[in-house]
Amino acid sequence: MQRKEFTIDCQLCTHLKDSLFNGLTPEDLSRINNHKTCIQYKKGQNIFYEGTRPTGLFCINGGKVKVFKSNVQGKEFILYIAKPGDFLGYRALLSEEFYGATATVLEDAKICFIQKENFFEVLQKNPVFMKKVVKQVCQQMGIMEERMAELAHKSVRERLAGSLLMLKESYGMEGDESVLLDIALSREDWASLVGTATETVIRLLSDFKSDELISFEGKKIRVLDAKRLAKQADLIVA
Amino acid sequence: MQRKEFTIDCQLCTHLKDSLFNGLTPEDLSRINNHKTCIQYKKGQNIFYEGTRPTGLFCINGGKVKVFKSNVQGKEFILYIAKPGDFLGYRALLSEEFYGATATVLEDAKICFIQKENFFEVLQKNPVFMKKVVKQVCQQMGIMEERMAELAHKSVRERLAGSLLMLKESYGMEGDESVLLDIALSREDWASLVGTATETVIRLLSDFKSDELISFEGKKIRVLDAKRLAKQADLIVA
DNA sequence: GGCAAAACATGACTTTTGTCATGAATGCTC
DNA sequence: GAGCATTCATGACAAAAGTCATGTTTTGCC
Repeated sequence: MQRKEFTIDCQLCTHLKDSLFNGLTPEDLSRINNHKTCIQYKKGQNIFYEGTRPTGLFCINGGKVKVFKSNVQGKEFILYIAKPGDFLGYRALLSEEFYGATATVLEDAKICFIQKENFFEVLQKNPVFMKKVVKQVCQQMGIMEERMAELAHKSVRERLAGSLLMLKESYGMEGDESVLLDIALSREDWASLVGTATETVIRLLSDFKSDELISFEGKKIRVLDAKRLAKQADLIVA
Repeated sequence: MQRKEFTIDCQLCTHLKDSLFNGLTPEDLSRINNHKTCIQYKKGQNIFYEGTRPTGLFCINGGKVKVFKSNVQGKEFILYIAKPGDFLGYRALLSEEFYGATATVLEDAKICFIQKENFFEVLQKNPVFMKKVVKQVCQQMGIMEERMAELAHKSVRERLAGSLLMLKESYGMEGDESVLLDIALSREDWASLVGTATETVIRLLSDFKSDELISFEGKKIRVLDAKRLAKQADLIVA
């Protein structure tokens, strides 16, 4: 598989405003810009592997990426789904550990790679950027704490409903009365995201469809009734 | 409940060497030291509450503390069990959010409180300290990712065995051939740690005891056979 | 030391979820 | 467009875990 490169100027990147690099001084940004490598990935390609040493930071310019851990049987658990503007691989970099997860492209992606030296240099000499990174990391941690508690306490049905609503926030394209989730996940990926078996996801999505909470649109899902879905996501509506 | 204060000099704190404050310049440490308040807590007292605004950082000098999230039915999920030398409440502080969890004393504790202004000042002017904090946070995140995957994929039996081994690392007192877990958790707390029902924990611990993997010593548990316990913690020993 | 309240324990039962088997639909490749 | 592989779907069943009820033991407290 040959690497297909592309070029883009960070200053002109559409996603700069959504990214942690937003607010960097022109010099810092151009340091990043001048030392990056940008590569196009096809669906199914891996960006990095669990257990390997990180050598830099990935910044997504286009496409979608899943970050997951696999157990011995090869069953995946999706930790994050990353989209343009997101950083990838910073946790292992900052903790100075090996990657704890694998990143695989869900939809053809354009991803920039920043050597860790350059990232660290900008981080070091730029306390404001550092502070933003720390804040982001800690927010992410809060999200993970919430998700852990849900894994511990909620039923699969509740979690699936919750995941639908979660993806609605990130990938929802508002229509009138309904929202199309602009991300094509296989049933298996849904199962990996929710932490359950594929068959269970299939059955529950059918349930939700029967109840007219969602509908299927090709490989994508349309959320028809977010309010009732939220009730499904919570406890037995106390 | 009246506050019972105590005094201690950070420089002389037994846990300094285990703590993130280790390596701080004498000036920075004395800034922390001179602005802290130290309070004694009894078992069962709360240190902070989910949903409230953090005003500083807690540093544990003695005792043990559980940090947990509660669901609507009041069921707890224990995120961390903190021990002397550990920081408490830094996540919410650094993410500038409300507390996402509640902290309750498990065993009578002595805890120092550092106003956030002082913590932030030391953090700001001390890049090395900042870097250590970031590293710690990201390591913690890695642990959480691992735990999430286990919640998603492992059975309760496996998770309970895993929790026993995990607490063995932090609270194990080596004997010959066996290790006493120097922490008294109720069955309910074990359930909150593993993410299951109290009855299930009771049954499984009995199983483990029957299988001579553990024994009960008052309110504490002795790990008799860590190796076989590790097999229980993993998949069906592939 | 005695009493009340927690904590621990156990049985019976239900529900949820996973697993396995099989088949239909869809997509991809030559 | 035929054929193969993958994904999606469904049924039947088993296993895991939760819930409820009840009883016992331990603990804390006056």
